[in-house]
Amino acid sequence: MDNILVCVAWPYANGDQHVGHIAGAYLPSDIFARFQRLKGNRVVMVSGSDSHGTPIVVRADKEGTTPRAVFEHFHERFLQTWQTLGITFDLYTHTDTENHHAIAQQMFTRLQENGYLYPAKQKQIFSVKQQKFLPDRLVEGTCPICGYDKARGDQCDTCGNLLDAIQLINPRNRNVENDTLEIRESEHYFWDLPKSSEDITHYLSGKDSYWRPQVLNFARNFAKDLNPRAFTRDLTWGIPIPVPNSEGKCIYVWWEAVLGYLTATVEWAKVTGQPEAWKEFWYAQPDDNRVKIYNFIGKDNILFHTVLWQGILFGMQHLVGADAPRPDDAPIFKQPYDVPANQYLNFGGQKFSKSLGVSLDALDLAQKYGPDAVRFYLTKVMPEQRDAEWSFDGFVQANNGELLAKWGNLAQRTLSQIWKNFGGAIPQPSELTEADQALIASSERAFETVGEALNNVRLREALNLVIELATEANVYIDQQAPWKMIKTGDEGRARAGTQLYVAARVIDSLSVLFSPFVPHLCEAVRAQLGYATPLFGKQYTQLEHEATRDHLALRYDGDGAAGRWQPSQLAPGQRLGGEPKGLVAKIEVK
RNA sequence: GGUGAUGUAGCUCAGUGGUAGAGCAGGGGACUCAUAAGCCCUUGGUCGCGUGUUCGACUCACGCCAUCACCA
Repeated sequence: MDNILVCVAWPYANGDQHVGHIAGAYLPSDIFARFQRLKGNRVVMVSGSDSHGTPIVVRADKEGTTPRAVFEHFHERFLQTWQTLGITFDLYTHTDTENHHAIAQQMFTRLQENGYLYPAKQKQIFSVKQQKFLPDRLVEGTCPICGYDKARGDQCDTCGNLLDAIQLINPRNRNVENDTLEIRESEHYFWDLPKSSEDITHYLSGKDSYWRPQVLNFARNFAKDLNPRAFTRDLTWGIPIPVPNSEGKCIYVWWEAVLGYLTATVEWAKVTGQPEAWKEFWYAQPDDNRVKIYNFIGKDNILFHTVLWQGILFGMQHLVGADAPRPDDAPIFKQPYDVPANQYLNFGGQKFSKSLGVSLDALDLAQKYGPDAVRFYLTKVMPEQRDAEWSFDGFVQANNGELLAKWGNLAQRTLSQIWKNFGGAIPQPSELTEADQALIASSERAFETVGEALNNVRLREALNLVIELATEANVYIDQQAPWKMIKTGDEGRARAGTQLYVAARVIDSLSVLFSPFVPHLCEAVRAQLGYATPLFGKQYTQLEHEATRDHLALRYDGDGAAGRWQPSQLAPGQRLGGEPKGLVAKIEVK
């Protein structure tokens, strides 16, 4: 049994999840995690809502509420989205927990102790009216490059150049009229990233055989020339640095957000009653290939997850007071094994119209058309190699023409013949013909080929291989035509029974092969086949208690999950779960 | 401006230094167990543009254009 830690990008709790987010990180990680569970591995999949940062404060100000209220609203929406779509996090938490705050402050302390942080003065825009330093994006002024007079402090929308707010000509406060802005010096901590240069380069050197080339090339090029980076910010909503007399200084949101992979694993260990279990992942020996950490992200996050996060882990070495399993002079934290970053799912050409039932909101779509319709199409167009395009027509086509026609209909046509002609029990086969054996052999081989693709995080390819098997099964049934055979006397009836047994056995296998992609449908097929136990466990939300505040988390209970990544062992005589019914809803377009 | 990627049939995508592939859509057919789903046959492409290397390039090199992301 391997230990697989599936880390998923932390969504910013400032808006709902659209299909692009789902196809980018959440669905691929869930497919992968479900597959690894079926393989019998110990899987922990973690993530949470990123609750800090300026945009949430801005939104709270605008809505006359608190940052906490804003992020908690979206956090709950996210929880609902994951549950509806069946994204099975072992723990989905957020960054406003005591656990996360405490470990983030430890991160600061550890980096400081190990000589990776140093203080330095930085010039910043200060608001006299608000008596605080302003984030770059809240400053507006004339672009020094193109002269556009409404450039933001972080970037000019007209010429596209990135800016520093102090470069702006005639800077203004975007939120406060007639404010007086001054350039003042603020002391901040900077991260000596170049110090980890060698470690990072060495880390990236062994990845050629399995990292996606676009990810590896990008990371290597950036790692060639590393610069120090700001580690703190003047923020009102964030995690204060553990330094006396430093009010208003917080850890730069990015660094504590990536730390969430570690803090969520620690929280998972705590809430599952095994507080030391996180060490079995994060303190595993570097050469222990039975422990693997994966980071599922979108392409905009590649830098942070292939270079910078590694730098933090190298710099921290281990947590404060945590008994380190190796000498202090060696890097201790286990580094990510793979970072299968996806490109973007775009929807530029799609007309957005609610009256036509066209939505890009993942929760909305899943509620309207069912989670598996969304999961199936998003896997078909998953942007693994390049940007892909969402299209509503494509979505309908995939559901009606493939999920329903090739997989749902395969189960339906087979099981209903068994129901009507064989008393609702899997028929006893007689001698298997060459065609029978060939199809069964294909279905058994699929566990190898599909499994290899899934293990290498080539999910589209994996799904296409499964669909190929379903097509092969449909061809088999058409060629064998059991509905004809059964009309040709006792021998014919026996032969038809064998054909339907073979088909049912392959459907049984397909219900496992398809299950990482469309789990809800596959559970339903298995119920029709007469199985009493589910493939997967259950999701539930739970209020987790800490000393000063509670937080709502999503959990996963794998007890009772009976799914195994192995070919069908369907027993003749097994009774079906009832009269077969169509399991995939057809999407009717007016 | 720099870096990394992407650009192949109407759509979604495979692919290889040697006469262009699949699925879907479109067209035709045989069947009828099945949510008119499934099966068989079939029409579609000067492989972004240009130059070079080569006996031969969609595949290699260089340049350009377009799109995306990141960094300055």
